[in-house]
Amino acid sequence: MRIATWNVNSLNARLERVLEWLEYAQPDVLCMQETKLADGVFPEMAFTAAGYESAQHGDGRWNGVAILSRVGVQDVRSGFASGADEQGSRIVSAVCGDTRVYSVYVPNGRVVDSEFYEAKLAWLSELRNQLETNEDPGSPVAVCGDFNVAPEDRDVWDPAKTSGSTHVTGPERSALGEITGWGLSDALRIQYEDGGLYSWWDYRAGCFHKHEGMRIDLILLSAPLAKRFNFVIIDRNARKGKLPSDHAPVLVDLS
DNA sequence: ATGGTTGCGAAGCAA
Repeated sequence: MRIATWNVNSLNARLERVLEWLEYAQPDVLCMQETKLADGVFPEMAFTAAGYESAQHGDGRWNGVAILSRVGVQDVRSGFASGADEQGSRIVSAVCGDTRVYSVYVPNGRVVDSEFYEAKLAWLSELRNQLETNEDPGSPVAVCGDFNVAPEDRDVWDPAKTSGSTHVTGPERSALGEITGWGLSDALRIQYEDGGLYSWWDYRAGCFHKHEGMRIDLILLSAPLAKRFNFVIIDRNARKGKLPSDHAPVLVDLS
């Protein structure tokens, strides 16, 4: 089974690229973030025609998350089970095949110590709570998405330049550590120790071509899934060419 | 060079 995640930065703007990517990457499940679509206008039929069922949670202008699956979509849950304010369509999950799959879009945080930064930390804490109270780390669980946190310095192009700004601070990394500490493995780190493997590059100033990026899009696997690990890729080709998202898809292949 | 780009939606905000 192949599970992928991709912040598409508007599904309206990216639909053709997503359909093209499904065709050549052949994921069984694709988690998307920043669809920026309300529930009523999600292009469900385009994905049905490509062989995928969908679950989607969106308000329209901002955020929005979705899951596409060709191995079934059951028991869709939008938002946090606790009913906590999730600040706008940032989490959806469904059972795809034998796996509970989450698509998450963690708040950006904007500026350290701002109310947005505090909200980001609170959201990450709520995600940990969601897993603790609703899932079992001994069963197949995949938490996929744009975490807006680079787990370590090797996940950042220039730790000195970015030090002290959002995505790399201690509290953000600790909050992410609480989530993986529940019982999840960062899929990319099962296979690669390398630095310089990024999933997001700013549109501006030619950052992609200068390899100035961060690895903030993660696939986190519970132990039963990690045991089935075959390989992981970050598809940089999807960040090239005509009208790319500023994020590349991450894909993990499991037995 | 204190910059740069994209998306949404129709000016400015968010990323």
